[in-house]
Amino acid sequence: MEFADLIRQSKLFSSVSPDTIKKIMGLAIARKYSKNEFVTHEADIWPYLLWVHSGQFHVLKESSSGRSFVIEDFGPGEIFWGLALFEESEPNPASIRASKDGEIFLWHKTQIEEIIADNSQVAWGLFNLLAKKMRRVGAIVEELAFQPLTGRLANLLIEQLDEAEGNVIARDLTLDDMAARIGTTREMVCKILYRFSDDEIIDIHRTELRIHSRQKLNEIAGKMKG
Amino acid sequence: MEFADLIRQSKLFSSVSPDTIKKIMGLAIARKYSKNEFVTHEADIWPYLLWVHSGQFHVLKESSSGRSFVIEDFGPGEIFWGLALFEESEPNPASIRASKDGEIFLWHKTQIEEIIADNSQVAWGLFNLLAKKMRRVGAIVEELAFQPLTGRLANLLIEQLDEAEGNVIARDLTLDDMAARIGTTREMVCKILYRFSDDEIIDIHRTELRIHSRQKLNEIAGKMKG
DNA sequence: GAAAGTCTTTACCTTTAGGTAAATCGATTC
DNA sequence: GAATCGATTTACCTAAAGGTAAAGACTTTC
Repeated sequence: MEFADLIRQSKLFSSVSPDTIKKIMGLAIARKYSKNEFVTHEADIWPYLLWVHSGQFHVLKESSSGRSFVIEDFGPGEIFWGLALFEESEPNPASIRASKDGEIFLWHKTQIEEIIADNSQVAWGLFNLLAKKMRRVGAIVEELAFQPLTGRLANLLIEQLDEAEGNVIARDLTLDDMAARIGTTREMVCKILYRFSDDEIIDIHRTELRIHSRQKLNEIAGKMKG
Repeated sequence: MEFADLIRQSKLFSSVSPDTIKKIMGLAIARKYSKNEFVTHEADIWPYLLWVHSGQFHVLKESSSGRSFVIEDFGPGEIFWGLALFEESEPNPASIRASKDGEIFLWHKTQIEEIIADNSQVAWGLFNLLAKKMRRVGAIVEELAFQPLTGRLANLLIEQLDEAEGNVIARDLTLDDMAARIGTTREMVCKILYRFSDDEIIDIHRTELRIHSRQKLNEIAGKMKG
């Protein structure tokens, strides 16, 4: 069974006995989501552990004035959770939304707390995942607190470049998507991209962005010691 | 022994057996810090659990251009930790600094991981603390991403007011301190405070701030649904 | 292939935030 | 009480970010 293999391979459950794996699998709740459908909303109390089978999901905050801020992305094989898994009756600090059609498996707090308590390696795995999230969110705070918009956009382009091949970024994010990742509006993203283009740092095409000088992007992103 | 009582009373260790408490206490490393001294720096690998005996401490980020951003404050009886407690060889996402003279007790990862693994209630207590930090940092992201400076300052005043009695905030934070909590400069804080004063929301005195309209502060802080 | 819808781009203007520098004020030191 | 130091305040200027509106480009639908 494919799902069992994947769960067994996942870092979190790798130390768990086959019997327990079977038990865990039996308890999983499968859910399908279409693009832009919400898995859970910011104010919900949502004590679940989540494993992504397919698709792509966003963790995001939404402002009352309609802006959104994407904190992170996760996809197949990755694990996520509601903070209510660890606290009684506390609402989510952010929403989770499908950014592509996909399927996930869920476990409710009551179904897994015993497994976590009995398998200290699973607990340590969770500590590790929580620590990674903390690190991620800490990096976001640092960017928002210290970096001007131009630097944050440069950073985003560098990240995208690292995931791509060569010096070309496919434009699979809309300006709105980019804006939601750096905390601004599509218009600002557009203006700054063209400023980069004027400075011959990038070339803007309909379907891709070609990076001429990663070096200059790094400088703008303030990666240089100063 | 005073320390033992306090540890026993702390939420995290309340479920642990007296013998184990004794063992934990024996392993504690005591450290004294003077005001503004650093407990650990942002780039350190610091796998410790920390319990505050006295004084006050800040968690903060520093920018290369010399600005700082205070993420949170903690004091006597509170517990903190380095993320390296849960991850191998990862540097701190922030520094810890004494904001008043004080004393703390430390445990190194190697001294307590066994205790955590053997006492699932301790593990759940730590999950709970981690979740609370996550919530706190999430709230900061939300402020930085969506709220203009004026709203962030209004928020800070409201928080201070909640900790104070009556409608008066003692000025024990300098403008620099306030600036570091909302991610700006002392000059901006000063200007905005006087804007609030012009709008008759607050009265500025040398030693205190008197709040005339918490209601208006709430509106500025965007606490109204909109 | 026309129409509607979404995404991108640009122009123009306003507001917000920041930088610099100097004046002021109060507390501490000598 | 003069000198010094740190913190606060203000004036003046610049830069960054945002809002609105409209035009243009491309896709999808019918």
